[in-house]
Amino acid sequence: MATPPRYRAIAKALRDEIIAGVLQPGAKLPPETRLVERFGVSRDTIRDATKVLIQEGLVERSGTGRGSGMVVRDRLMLVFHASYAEEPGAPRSEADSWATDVRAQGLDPSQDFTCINVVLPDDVAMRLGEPEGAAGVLRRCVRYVNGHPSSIQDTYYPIWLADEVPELRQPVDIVQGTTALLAERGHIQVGYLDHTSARMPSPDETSLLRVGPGTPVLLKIRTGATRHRVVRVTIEIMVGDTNTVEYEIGDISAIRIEGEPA
Amino acid sequence: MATPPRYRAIAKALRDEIIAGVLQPGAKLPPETRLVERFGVSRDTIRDATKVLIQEGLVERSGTGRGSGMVVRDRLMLVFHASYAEEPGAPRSEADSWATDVRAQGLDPSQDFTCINVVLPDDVAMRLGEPEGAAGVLRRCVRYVNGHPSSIQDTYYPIWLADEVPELRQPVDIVQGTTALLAERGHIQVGYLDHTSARMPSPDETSLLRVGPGTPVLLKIRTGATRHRVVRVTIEIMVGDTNTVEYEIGDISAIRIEGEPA
DNA sequence: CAGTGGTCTAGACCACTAC
DNA sequence: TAGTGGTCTAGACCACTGG
Repeated sequence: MATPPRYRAIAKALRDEIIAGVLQPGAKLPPETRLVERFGVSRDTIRDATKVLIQEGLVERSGTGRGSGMVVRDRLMLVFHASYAEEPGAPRSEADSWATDVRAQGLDPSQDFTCINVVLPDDVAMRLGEPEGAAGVLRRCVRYVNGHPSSIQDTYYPIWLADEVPELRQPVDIVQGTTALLAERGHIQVGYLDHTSARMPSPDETSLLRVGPGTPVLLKIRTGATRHRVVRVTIEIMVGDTNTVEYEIGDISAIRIEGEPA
Repeated sequence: MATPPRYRAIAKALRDEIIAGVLQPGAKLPPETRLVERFGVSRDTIRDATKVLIQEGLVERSGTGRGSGMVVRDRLMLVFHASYAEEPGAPRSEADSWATDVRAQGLDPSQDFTCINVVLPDDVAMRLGEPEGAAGVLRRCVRYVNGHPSSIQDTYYPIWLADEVPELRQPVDIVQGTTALLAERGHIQVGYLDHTSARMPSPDETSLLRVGPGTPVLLKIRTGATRHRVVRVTIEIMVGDTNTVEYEIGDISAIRIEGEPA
């Protein structure tokens, strides 16, 4: 067993205190100067150690100036129900479904809509079956939980669909939901293909979602199709460690659904 | 616009080169000493800048000693089909399904099985409907792609099921698949509940999956039930930015399935 | 051996903000 | 104004490994 570098040993000591509950979620870590005394190393070494914990998502820096410090993170998990949010004939829009999910978990949802004309990104164009460089409409919905950004949802529609259903260009929530609106106009989505992955946020996403280092994003790309063709692609970017996507497959009547996953 | 700190400006300059394609995936970044000259800052500042890129998952340190360096990451995405991998009556086991998926993407799959008796983790016990502290059996499958660890799959069975189906304790692949085996013994799984989220890896996971900083893990927790009760919980931990989980919902016959998601 | 990154120090100056 | 973290420096020594 090689002796680990001091900063790793210090990170481990602090991590163990957090895991053991000596430092509870929300608790403040001692200031850097105190840790310098305690471990007998330079401040930079302490900072290297705390960076490890921040990168692991265990700790975050809170505030600035006097009274600021490092606190143990307290992560609340939000469950999003992916498999029935948009069932054809669902009694509510996807946005309503989300808001209902959030309220059911005792939190306060809100959202902002914007809408612009865009050139479709290549991967989106591919999924939509449109040529590269084709135009389209992007509806962006930024969702907040308790006033804090929680996810970005970008839905791309092909230009022919936006021409046919001009309401898609309105930068407001569509009351009955876009899925229901499209269904009314004869474009009934009957199938979805979802792709989920995770990565670190880009600088843009970092500022939009206001996440710090050590927080990955969870990506969900949904391709929605009618019986005849693909009509939209939705790219949802969530704060990865506070959002859970749930899928139900088959008959789950024997499974007690819990409010506390992951 | 406040002027950003130098290390961020340098990170941006290098990031822009990567995005613009000046530095292609697989290309080596200049050594730190060269970057010190180029940007006219101290080595620590260069290191702060490169740490940002590493944390973003754009760059990784490769090797050690002479000839080592920092290279632009080349991420290949692996698609895992979650919604039909275990369909009742599927012609192949889940492990085979995975291996087939990997081979179909031109890569070389392999896996290791281990099996131990455990005390069920609290969250697993809850999902299984067992009391806290109950015993169970853990089957762990570590999966490799081209010899590199790609995912850890931990499946927990309640003790009563392992007693009834003792093959579950064998630390080898079960030819027909555990799902098929259980079905043969009268425990036909008819429903699954999946929870997906992302977080940074723990130190254990970092060494098991051999991932560096800047790589999140993608978590998929599957609860499987027969018509009458929950029979297993599978926690799958994947390298987040090289794995995609795919779900098919409804009729997707109009969607051209691509081999290139995310 | 020469060049790479890995770790560590001791000090400096800054911006911010609760007290 | 005092205490917090944020940035930056100039130098040091180390382990590792390709040539």
